[in-house]
Amino acid sequence: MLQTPSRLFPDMSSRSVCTLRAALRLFNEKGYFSTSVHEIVAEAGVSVGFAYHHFSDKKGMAQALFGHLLAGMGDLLDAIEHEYETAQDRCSAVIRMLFDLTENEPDAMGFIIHARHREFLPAEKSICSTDAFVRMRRFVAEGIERGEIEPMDGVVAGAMVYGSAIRMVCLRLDGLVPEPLHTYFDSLWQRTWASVQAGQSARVG
Amino acid sequence: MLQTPSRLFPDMSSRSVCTLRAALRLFNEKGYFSTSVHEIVAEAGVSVGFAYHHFSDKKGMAQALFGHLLAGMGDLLDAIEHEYETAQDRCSAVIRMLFDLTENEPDAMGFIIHARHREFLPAEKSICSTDAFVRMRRFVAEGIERGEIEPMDGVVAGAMVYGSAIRMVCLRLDGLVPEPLHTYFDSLWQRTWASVQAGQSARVG
DNA sequence: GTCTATATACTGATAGAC
DNA sequence: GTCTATCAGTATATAGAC
Repeated sequence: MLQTPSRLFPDMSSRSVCTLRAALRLFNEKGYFSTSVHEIVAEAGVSVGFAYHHFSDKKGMAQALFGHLLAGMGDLLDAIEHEYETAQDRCSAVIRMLFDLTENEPDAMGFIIHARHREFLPAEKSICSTDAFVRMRRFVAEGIERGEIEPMDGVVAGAMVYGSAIRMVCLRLDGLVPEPLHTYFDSLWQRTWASVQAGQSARVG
Repeated sequence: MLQTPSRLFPDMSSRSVCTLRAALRLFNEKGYFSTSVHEIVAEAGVSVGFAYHHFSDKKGMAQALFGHLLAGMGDLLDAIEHEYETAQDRCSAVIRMLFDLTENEPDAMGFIIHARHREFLPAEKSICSTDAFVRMRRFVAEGIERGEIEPMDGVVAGAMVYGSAIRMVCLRLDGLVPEPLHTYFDSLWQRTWASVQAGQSARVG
């Protein structure tokens, strides 16, 4: 029950939020199926009855968590869309946001990025089809429309812009990256943007 | 029991190989925990007794599968290392190999790429620490040493070279990429290589 | 609304015949 | 070596008291 508030879980006085956060930590540490509801309620400091009164079932907890985290990402994307105009600024802000989240809320990032939700939330769409990820790709598509980014297939453009950053996130979550991600941001983003920017293509043979 | 042979499972006359392949398909479709051994043996056309005689337990099946697939990737990397000399050729061959595997053995690729092995194989190292992935990154590191690739942090270099390709693989496995991956290879690799190649950096502002 | 104690269902693993 | 039938452990979900 002793949990500190954070950007994604500001209201830690609510016991259902505590329950969700306990579930998040345990899901990330041991996985959804290896975590029993008894462990979740023990870590959250609530009773089984409380949990089942507030959530339909264990799957319902995962669903609530999934929705909560994606809504949080949606808010962050709103802020980015509002603050920046160009694809270059927006995409780089998205990557900084992902890096920031990875450092400050690794459990949340882990749950979003590599939980195989289809295993326990078969009804849910794949994470990549999610509103948040679609919006991230739209930033890229708009960059192509406006001539900021070289014309190319949308799928390739999305992978070029976000692929290496997402790779860094995964490696960092797996403990294979020694320094905080922002250490690598400049080097990564400069090369990434140069590789898609209109009029800069260094065509080779 | 009616399964066709493939590059990774050439000997489909062996019933243990059939069992592994049935497990692979089901693990990929529904996840490790949502798949019971009864389902596996039913799909493979063998009995429970057979399975437990040949594998220590359910976890043992997953371990055998993991080892089998990684050994297969190791062989493919051997071939690449033997056939090509430069980092450029080797890395591009690796990506073509990943694309090829994704198209021809999507279950195997899915199991390798996004199964959270730590959930059911806690002893196993994370997929990214695996020999195969370490060798992939070594191709990049050697490219830096030889001056083929611009000097930069090894982690960044690895993410730049393989990140967008792995992203395409994930999106393709999730059904979000309409065409076979080789369709996108040229466009992707040309930009990717240009973004790390020594002496080609289009430094911006 | 919240709790404890309980039941039901399932699944991984084994025992023992052949 | 291979099979079938069975066991034992566990975890989700509920029932009913407060």
